[in-house]
Amino acid sequence: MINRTSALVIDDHPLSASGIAEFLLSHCGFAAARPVSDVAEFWAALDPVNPPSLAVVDFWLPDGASLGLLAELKQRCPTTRLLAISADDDAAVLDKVRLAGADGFLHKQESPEVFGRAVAALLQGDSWFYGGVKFAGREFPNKELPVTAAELGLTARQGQVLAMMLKGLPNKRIALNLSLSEQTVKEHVSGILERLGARNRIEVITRLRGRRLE
Amino acid sequence: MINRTSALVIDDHPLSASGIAEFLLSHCGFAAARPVSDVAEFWAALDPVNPPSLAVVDFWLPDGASLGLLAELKQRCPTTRLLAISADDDAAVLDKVRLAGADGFLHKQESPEVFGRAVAALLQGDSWFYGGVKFAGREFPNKELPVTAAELGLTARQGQVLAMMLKGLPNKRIALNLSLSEQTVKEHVSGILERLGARNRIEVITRLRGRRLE
DNA sequence: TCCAACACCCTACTCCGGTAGGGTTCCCTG
DNA sequence: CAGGGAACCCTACCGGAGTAGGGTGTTGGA
Repeated sequence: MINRTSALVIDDHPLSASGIAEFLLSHCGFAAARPVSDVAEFWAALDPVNPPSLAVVDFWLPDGASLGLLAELKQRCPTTRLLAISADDDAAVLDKVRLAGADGFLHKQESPEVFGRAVAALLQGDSWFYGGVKFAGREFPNKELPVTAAELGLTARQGQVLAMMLKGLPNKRIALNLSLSEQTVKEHVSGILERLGARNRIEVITRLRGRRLE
Repeated sequence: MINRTSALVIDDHPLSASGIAEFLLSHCGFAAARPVSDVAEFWAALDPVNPPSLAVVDFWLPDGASLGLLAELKQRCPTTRLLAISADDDAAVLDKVRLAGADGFLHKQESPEVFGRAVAALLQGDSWFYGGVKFAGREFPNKELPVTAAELGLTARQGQVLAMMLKGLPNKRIALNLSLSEQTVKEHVSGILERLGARNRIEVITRLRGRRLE
């Protein structure tokens, strides 16, 4: 016999977990919603005889534990619906959680209304993933830290070249894109390297990893 | 006259925001805590005549609005204490929010106890940042998506080489690190490129951006 | 007016990245 | 035992990356 009205919420941000649990209680008709913030606590809170009807799992648990947790939970409690959530905007996350056995996935920044609809869908036996077009067409905010050319002490032109360098374009294509000679691009690249104290473009790319230009 | 017991919480994850607001009410002695999820709503909720004693600001607001918000809020309500929070683990975030005028910064995955202490410190006029050693010594979970060599169809050796490639090391240093000839490293690099369908190491680096090996 | 900074172009050179085509050893599996 | 694959090494070669050292034209400030 399945307990249709209990839920487990795991998120390493305790406040986030309790916020979600609170929402399940107040807006989704759950009789019980237990927030936990680490994997050990999760398994301790899980009653295999009377499994929860829903588990909400944050993707970004320490050590990437979420995928293993999803897979194991799917085996141990096949009747429990699994909703993965993430603050992230990488499409690869969606594939990963789906493969790991999640029944649904959504972003934390979704409105409570969407969250509620996803939960309802899962409880009805449906799955909830962003479909192909919908997912591709969705505009995800770019979470890379923005940096301006001026901030790096670069000229505007050098900034344009740097942006293409960071995309991995070779000098020849940068030259074509900017309608320059390859040699002029090299000049700008040399200027950038000197300014940033890097030995080659690869150092620039690895050093500015996680940053976005302009 | 400052209202010492009201707070504003802005986070683009509504459930997260209300979770934090709830916590401020139940555990930090606040009489009012308003959760909002976008910038417009934030300014609408702000009463300049009777400013809140605390504002909790998520760093990852859409369009990087948080820094501007912090700076403007600091000007408009200099008595309001500003606590920036982030799910991120980049040290650059800390510098940015401090420069923007935040009085404190902490990670969302902190326990409620730490969160409460930070709030108390801010209300007393102290600031709350991870200090130099404490910050450097702190172990931040790496949030890059882990990928195994096997997952990419690579041999163990190729995996080791790839890991160093992603750090930006040239072939010569990879050879030294692994006690190999530079030529053997090139063999492995060629194998990796073929396997991943890349033309050169730069394509590999840019393509695997945001991933971590093993 | 002169000079500095920027953007643009050139030739010529060195060094590193990557490929091609040879080879040896070890280990595992049919 | 034969075969294949992985790891290791070599020489030789090509092309891109980056430097050195020349040059032109424009702009804007001392």
